[in-house]
Amino acid sequence: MDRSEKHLCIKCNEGGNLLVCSENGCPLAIHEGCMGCPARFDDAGRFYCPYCLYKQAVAESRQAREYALARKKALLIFMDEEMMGSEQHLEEIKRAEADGHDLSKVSPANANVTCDDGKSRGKDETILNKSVLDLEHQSSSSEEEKIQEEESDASTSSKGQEPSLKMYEKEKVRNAEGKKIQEEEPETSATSTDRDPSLKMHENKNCNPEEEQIQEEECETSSAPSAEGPSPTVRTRTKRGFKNSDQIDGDSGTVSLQRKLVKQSGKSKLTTPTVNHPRRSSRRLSSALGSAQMLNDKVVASRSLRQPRQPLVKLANYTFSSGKRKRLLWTEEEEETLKAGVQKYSTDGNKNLPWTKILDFGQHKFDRTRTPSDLKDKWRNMMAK
DNA sequence: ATAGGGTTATGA
DNA sequence: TCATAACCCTAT
Repeated sequence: MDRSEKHLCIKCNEGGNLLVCSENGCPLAIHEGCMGCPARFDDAGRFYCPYCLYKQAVAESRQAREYALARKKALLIFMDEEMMGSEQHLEEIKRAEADGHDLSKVSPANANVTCDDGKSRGKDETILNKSVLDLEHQSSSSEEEKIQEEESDASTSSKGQEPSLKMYEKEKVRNAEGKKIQEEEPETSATSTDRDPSLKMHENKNCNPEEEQIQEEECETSSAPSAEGPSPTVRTRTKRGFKNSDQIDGDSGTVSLQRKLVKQSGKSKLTTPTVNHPRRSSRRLSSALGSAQMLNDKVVASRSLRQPRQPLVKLANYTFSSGKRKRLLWTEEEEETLKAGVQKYSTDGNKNLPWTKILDFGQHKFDRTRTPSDLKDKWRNMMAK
């Protein structure tokens, strides 16, 4: 415990039995009783002032963010088959690794944090003026706000924090000087609970891939062509590649289905700028992350026989949805059923046809993976002929 | 829930 | 390369 009689208390400006901050270069000295909050000591009994602890926390937060970004970058490269293995991108991964330091190396107690903006204060420097401290606290607060603004996705859960940081977090609650931090805390905890979708993706592995595979196979068999229908080979569906439709959103970290508009062939006729529209994003997300279970819940709720038809991509232990259903041609029986359904439910010139009802009407004839929208699209095609 | 425009896989 | 059909996305 660093107690000194050489200094004056930063609060009452008197000498006596003072605690001196052990952080390198920090001249803060204070009576334990003047703290206004419990004094904090590390395992070795060294005292650290709330200010230094806060600075450490901010530094660690930044480092955690850098680490998260670096990991995200590596994931991005990992997910893109075209990029995988190339010299250039191996370099990128290495750079990402170097940029984001391993969190395990970060320890608030030994983090290379000084009490100022990089310059170390001399031990003999005059006692910090309280107003100076306040100013610096403000600046570091705004610094943290900036970080928080930037990081909508940094997954710095308090779980992985070092004991001394946890200790400080508890202290924040009581610490009057840490009031601002306290206000920001809900956001921080929100980031850890309302987690980055890209992390949720990893939870996808518990979606019982085997069961999904079985369902998939069931779909295949259930959609066997009728006698007059197209040959089985025609009905064969191909799986679209993961890389074709899935991308990691660089900002949100979500696995998005943003279509690659810039086709290498330049074939794409329309260059609709794909804005990150909220609705689109959410749909992309559910589609991309779309564990069969998620889809199941949605579909089964409206129609018990409906099945998801989601091509799945297995990557190590994880199962991803490739985001787009496999192409399934319509059988003649389905077309006939569709005609019959439209005829039955047709009202005013085939406007606003109740596709859901029509789907229910022919639920034993339509493939179980058909959706009302599929019926609508098919009818449109048939009418176009 | 549906309509309608856009995207993409597929085969000629 | 192009037409087509299936599928996707978003506005209403």
